[in-house]
Amino acid sequence: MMKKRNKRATVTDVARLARVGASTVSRFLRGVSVRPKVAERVARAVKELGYEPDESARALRSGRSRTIGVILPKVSNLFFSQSVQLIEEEARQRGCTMVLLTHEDRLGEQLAHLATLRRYRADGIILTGTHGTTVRGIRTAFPDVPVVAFDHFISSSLDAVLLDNREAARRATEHLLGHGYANVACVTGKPEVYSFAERMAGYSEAMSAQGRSPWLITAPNYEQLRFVLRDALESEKRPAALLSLSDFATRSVLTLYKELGRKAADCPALLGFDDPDFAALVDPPLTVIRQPIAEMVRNAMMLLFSRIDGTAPKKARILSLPGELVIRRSCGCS
Amino acid sequence: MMKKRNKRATVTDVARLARVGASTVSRFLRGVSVRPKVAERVARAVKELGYEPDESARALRSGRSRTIGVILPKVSNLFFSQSVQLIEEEARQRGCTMVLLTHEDRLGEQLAHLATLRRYRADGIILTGTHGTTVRGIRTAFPDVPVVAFDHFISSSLDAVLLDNREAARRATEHLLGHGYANVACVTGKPEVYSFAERMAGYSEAMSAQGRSPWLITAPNYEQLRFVLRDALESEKRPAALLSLSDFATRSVLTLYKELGRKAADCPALLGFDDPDFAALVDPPLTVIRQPIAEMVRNAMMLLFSRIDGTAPKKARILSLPGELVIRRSCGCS
DNA sequence: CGCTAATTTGGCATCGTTGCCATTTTTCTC
DNA sequence: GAGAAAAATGGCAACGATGCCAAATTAGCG
Repeated sequence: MMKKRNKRATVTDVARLARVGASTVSRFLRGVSVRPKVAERVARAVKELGYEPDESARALRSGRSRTIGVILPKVSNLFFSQSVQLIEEEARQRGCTMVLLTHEDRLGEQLAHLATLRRYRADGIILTGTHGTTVRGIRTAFPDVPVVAFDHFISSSLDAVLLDNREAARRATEHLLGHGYANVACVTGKPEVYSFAERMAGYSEAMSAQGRSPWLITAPNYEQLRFVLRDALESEKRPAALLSLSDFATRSVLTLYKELGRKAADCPALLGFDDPDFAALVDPPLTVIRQPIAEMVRNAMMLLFSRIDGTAPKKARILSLPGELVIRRSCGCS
Repeated sequence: MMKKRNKRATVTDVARLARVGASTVSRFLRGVSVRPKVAERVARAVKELGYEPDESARALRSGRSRTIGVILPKVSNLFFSQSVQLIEEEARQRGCTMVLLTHEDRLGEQLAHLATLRRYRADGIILTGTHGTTVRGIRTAFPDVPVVAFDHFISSSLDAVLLDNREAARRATEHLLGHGYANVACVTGKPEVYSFAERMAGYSEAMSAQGRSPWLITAPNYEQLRFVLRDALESEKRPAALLSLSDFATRSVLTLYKELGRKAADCPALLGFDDPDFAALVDPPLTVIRQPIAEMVRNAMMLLFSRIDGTAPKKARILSLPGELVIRRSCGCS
């Protein structure tokens, strides 16, 4: 009987050619004990037929899809794109492929993505920048699927890896105050995002600790932020230094500096979160709090896969990693 | 008989509850003609049971996985990350999820990724920055799966969307020459990458057309590029202007400018490809060739899905889109 | 060498969905 | 309203791999 052309080989084909049972082929492929002689025959048959297992069938039968889902607001942002890159590499190393879903902070998409991953039977999920209220009930929606929150805190019953935002902001603020600036304002994006809220808290704490009152420059969107910011910079008692809580905010500030056309020396000192491309290239080079992305990803994947393997303790683990203060010159140093 | 707890509902469950056949449920879910009355019953049953189809089973049975694969060198680069973002959105809009695989220009990974996507029965593939020799034979490896090359040319028998690199480089070079610079050098990364080769060609053409001889500053890796570049900038007859062929090269140049500590005016004029974050923020702001990413992605997805639908002509279509010259000040303008 | 224990092996059913086909129901036409 | 054409429906098998179990093989040991 001829082998059909253009048709993919199946375990059965391999089994027939190797003169063994289909389940033996399956075991061989999964690395379960097979006698050397048989193994060799199967290996040869696999090669000869160019056999490749069908992941859909595997997933259907075994319940494991060898897929992990990553849900995040967007990838066009250095922090996220670097994270994604590392997550993908690590997932691959562990024999999984990565499905990427972005939601641009839209609530509806976030829920839809969770449903999608459920349909695909994802083995695990990395969740980033999701709306707290959306996924608070994630454990009921996903009773069995491991979930790790990344750069983000959802609930104390969920594994999470994040920057110690509060402490980092506190340290950054102290660093600025250490330069003796009269007043240090804080520029932030959406205050409802968990990380930003924490950073704001850290900033406020550091200010209060020195008897200063916090000055938050914030706005619900980009356009308005520019206005508010411009006002602040042009006011009489304008801040002597700025702490920017996101690379996005930092870019707004720098753009504004350009627009104002002031000499660098005339602009408030600046310290920002994240270490974007432009940080070292602008003038003066930017002092920043850098997130330990690689370490964060490594830890997140470790948490995730230990749950997938079932080797994780019941209790949720929450890892908070310290940020690194990268001193350049925009803060006033050197 | 009780519904088992913690067990996902299947079409059969839905069918039973709605008092219809399983295939009717299936048809309803796929939007195939179903009588309104029945449709309503099924819809209610679906909602009541919280039914969600199992994509593995679907893929196994139908041969379509509702998944597209994206293979690219890396995502931590604005051009790629923006592309990925747009691809993901569009894929989602068309009912597919995106599997992302990165290869860091490594040959072995590229082949492995193709195999992976074959195992997952991806419905289509977007291929970027792959090694030409690797995938030249892709049509034999993937006789049935639609593939679109993005930002990249593989063979004339494969759909592709890319920047008109040669023309863009020519125009950029002419723009610089128009400023009257004595000599314009070209800084590039790996010359074996297709886009870079094309850009180099465009640059050389424009130079030759004016009777100048091209000056290529290139090196196999980052470290060496810095050396070569430094030599060039410190030499007697150093270039009056630089054309940089990638944002990576541009960053190297700018970093070097910083290191040299020269006044901006003392550095060669600069025109770079891609429009990275820092372009507008550095001093002077960077004149660049911006790639029409959104349009490129839209076209690539159109090509891809027209093949998936089978509505595409046999002949491969190769789309070459014009770059946009974004004039700021680093080129010497205004 | 014979007997038991340990390890491999093959057969069969099954995961959840959809394609196909025969049957039933509806719609249309005169 | 009867008959024919069209549309909707239900049953069954199949996609390809794996879990389970019983049967067969091998190894171990006196």
